[in-house]
Amino acid sequence: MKRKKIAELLKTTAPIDNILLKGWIRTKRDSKNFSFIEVNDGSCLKNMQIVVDEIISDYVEIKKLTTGSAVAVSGSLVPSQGGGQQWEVRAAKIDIISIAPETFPLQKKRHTDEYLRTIAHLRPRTNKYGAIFRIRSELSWAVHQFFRDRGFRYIHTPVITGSDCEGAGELFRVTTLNPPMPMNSNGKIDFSKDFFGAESNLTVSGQLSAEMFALSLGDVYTFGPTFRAENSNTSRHVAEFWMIEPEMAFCDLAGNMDLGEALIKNLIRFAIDTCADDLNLFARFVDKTLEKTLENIISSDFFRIPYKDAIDILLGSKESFEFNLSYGTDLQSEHERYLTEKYFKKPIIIYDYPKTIKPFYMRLNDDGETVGAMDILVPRIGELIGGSQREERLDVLEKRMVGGGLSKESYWWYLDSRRYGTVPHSGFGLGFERLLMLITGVSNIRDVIPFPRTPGNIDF
RNA sequence: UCCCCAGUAGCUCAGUCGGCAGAGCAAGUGGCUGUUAACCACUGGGUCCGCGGUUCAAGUCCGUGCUGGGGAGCCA
Repeated sequence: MKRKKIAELLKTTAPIDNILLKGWIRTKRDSKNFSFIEVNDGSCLKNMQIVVDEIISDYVEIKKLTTGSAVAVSGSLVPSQGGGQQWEVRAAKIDIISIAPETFPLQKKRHTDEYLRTIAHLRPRTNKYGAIFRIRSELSWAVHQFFRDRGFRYIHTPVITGSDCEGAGELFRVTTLNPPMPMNSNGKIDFSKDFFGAESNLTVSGQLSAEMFALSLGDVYTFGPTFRAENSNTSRHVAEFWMIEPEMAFCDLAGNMDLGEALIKNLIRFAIDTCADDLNLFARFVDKTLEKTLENIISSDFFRIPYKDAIDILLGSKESFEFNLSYGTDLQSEHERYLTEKYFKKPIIIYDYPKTIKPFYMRLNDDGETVGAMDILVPRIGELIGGSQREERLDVLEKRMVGGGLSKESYWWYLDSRRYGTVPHSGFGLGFERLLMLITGVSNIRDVIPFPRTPGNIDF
């Protein structure tokens, strides 16, 4: 008999004889002559209630089953006589696949997220984490669907990159050298002896590679792991995370904003439509305002405001901020929160930042002072998207690089794209985990990624 | 990396002024004919985070280290 998944069985409209299901026991309630066993197989949030009568063979053994044990149940799917569920399985036979000893750390009660993080290998067996990772899977698929529907090509940019990246944070070095390290005459490590013959690192962004493909295939995107060796200890940072980076040829900053806003709204809509059961768990137990928050985001136009005007609002507000700000400084968390949570009460897009606080590749505006950058900020999370129109003019780009202390030689291939058939183009990066936090209301990024990597923590 | 808070049973926590180590849940045993985090009864369960100090006496006070959480910076 072919195994059926619980998600499939629960969709039925009529009883079914002779079904087989397999899963893990979440809880068991015994009476004298029969037992109720709740089985979950991971296919959906809901358990299947199994009714086991004492006349079944091996009932003595079945009574010993514990939370966490694995079973194969054959029987018939019938309307439930109890109130909590529509269907239940009347067991004809239960095969015990394995028994979890009483040391099984998950109990049939609520655990804290902090405790579950210490057993990250078992937490997907809980309702909440099962739901998170089903939603994560569905949304990953929706990302590809969104871009494919719009004619974007999916590019696999390298995970290992050459040394001189765009200076976005600390890098994880990739090496096959072992101590004692070979040294050159300057007393530095001699990377010419290393695997690639040069210093190499894990990528902090696929952007520069993606630009090359945007200037070939038109509209492209990457969606892959990204690594930052920053010693960040916050609920919004991990050392390994997944980033979505579209890059579009013949696209200006306004088009870039349009795509970012559409992507966020589309993915939220998708989650609401496709993951209703799982999402409902978060609306009930994690964030009571979740439904309203998500509806507000998809129904409102993101407010677009130049950096200068945002500063004016902050300077003119009666709010007392811990950090002073002025034209030319970057916004602090408290400023972002004030704007999105108190002033506008919806997502905003801040654009045209001073060139002094943004990287070399962002396009210089006609005022000579600002660049065509745009950040999409959302309530509670802060920066969800950071992007820009890219500098397509070779001479301007070279000047910006030199000004930023970067060597033109190591970016020869990047500059080539501006030498041969250069065109205006734009793109952005969206932190996938931060999007998941927004959609589920989960407040710690470590709880929306299977095995989080943070400073001092590489378990699992 | 900086600031703040916490660490007591398997889990979540209480522990008063420094004076016998506690509860709920879980687990184990028994009971119960439709349960819903089932229920009822009984039983077992402790390196009070580690190290050092003060004291007749430290879970409690002091110092220090470790771990976790919240916030900040950096950013997605």
